[in-house]
Amino acid sequence: MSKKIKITVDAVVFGYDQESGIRILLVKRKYEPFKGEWALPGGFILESENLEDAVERELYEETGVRINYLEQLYTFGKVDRDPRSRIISVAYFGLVNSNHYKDIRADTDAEDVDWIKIKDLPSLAFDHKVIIEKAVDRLRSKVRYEPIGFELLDSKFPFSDLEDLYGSLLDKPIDRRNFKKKFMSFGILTELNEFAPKKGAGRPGKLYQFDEAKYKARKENGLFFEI
Amino acid sequence: MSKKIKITVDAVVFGYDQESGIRILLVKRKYEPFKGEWALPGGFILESENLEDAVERELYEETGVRINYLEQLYTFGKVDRDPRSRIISVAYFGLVNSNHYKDIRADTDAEDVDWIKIKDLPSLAFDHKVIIEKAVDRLRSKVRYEPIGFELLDSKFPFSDLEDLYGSLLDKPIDRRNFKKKFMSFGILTELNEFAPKKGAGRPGKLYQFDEAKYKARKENGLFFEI
DNA sequence: GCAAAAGTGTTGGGCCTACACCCATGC
DNA sequence: GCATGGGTGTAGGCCCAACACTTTTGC
Repeated sequence: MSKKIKITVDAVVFGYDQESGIRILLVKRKYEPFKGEWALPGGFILESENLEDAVERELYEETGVRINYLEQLYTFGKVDRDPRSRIISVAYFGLVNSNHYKDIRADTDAEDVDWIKIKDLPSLAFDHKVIIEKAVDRLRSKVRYEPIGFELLDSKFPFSDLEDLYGSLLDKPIDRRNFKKKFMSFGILTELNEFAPKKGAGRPGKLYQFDEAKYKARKENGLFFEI
Repeated sequence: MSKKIKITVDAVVFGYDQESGIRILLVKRKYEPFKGEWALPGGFILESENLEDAVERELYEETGVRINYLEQLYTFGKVDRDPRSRIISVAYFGLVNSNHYKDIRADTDAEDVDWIKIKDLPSLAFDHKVIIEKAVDRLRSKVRYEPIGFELLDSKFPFSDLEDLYGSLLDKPIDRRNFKKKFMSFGILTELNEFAPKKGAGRPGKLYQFDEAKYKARKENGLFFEI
């Protein structure tokens, strides 16, 4: 029987900004095991709590972040993945607009909290490196067949932000004309009559907005989103 | 803390044959709760047992089936999914050649075991209906971008078996010429100089074999399998 | 010889890729 | 006026979908 087996949840939360690219929200552990090492936010689930609620609670407790997109990633259950005892972790994968959490501060349970570039990960507690690798794979593939990238951007964004995001996610240069043609052909973006705030030189870009209602409607009718 | 939370594994095992199409391996429960109802094979995991080992063990104990393809599907953890207590289930998704288990017999833990057509599912214990729906979705989409269908067929098969399988999985008629052209273009099938045993009228078909080594090699070189 | 299943090529259209110049703004 | 970033169209090739007749076998 599974009496002594415990369950945790862990969250791989992605953020994005132009300068740093894709980053992950990590906490520095305050307690043993792996005290002082970076780890994914997460923790034990309560007996009367759904898995998603546990993730959202732990995430908020440890980092102050409220997530806008969350999906289950994978369950990690190797016998020896935690030195304390048999602990199985249900990992989740989340997206937030990291501009809302620029100056993130450690809460009581963690020694430190920060956004860390995925190109630049430190060594991590437990099997969290493996979890992150899986999450990155998932993000990279999912973003190609579902329009989830918007969760990482402001709700109104210039088209170039989307280009940059996809370029950095897919890790290869994008043909701006083809990309725009294709993306617009899905008919899920609304072109606004507003312009991006000017930052330095260059022509200001028009702002766009993701229209989720339209996306859902087209999906019903067999739209294939694919980049 | 998660002291009182228990963990089970469940297996959605798919089989296939020409007459019945896609079927799932189910057991009729011998004990409460849901005594006498059909359910997925599965059960509690042992403290020193990896998740996959638990699935394989439970599956063998309850049905005598040894799986050849197994992957994790999803973890179901709604607070009230089990009337006994808080039980979280890690569901797996498996494929076997059901010809090897034509006359399957109930073992000690189950009242009955059988292959049930997915078009014809009875009511099921727990949230197993939801689990199966998720597994079916996964099978249908996965078979389009990874060559896993062979696990359901004999190791040597006439091309028409593959056609029929894909037709039944994707639930739409297949253009035989285009399908064959495309599939052969991946270069992962070996054409043998043997012919299928004759069953009734009709010209006997050549036998083919999946060449996993070739598949892996081509995958390294960026082969995109996609049907 | 007829019914059943296997084997086999070509063509047209649509989509994707490749590619370069002009425009609006800040300094 | 120059540097920076935004906006935009076309042509060629490739891939995919559509489509039907012949061959081999059992009865």
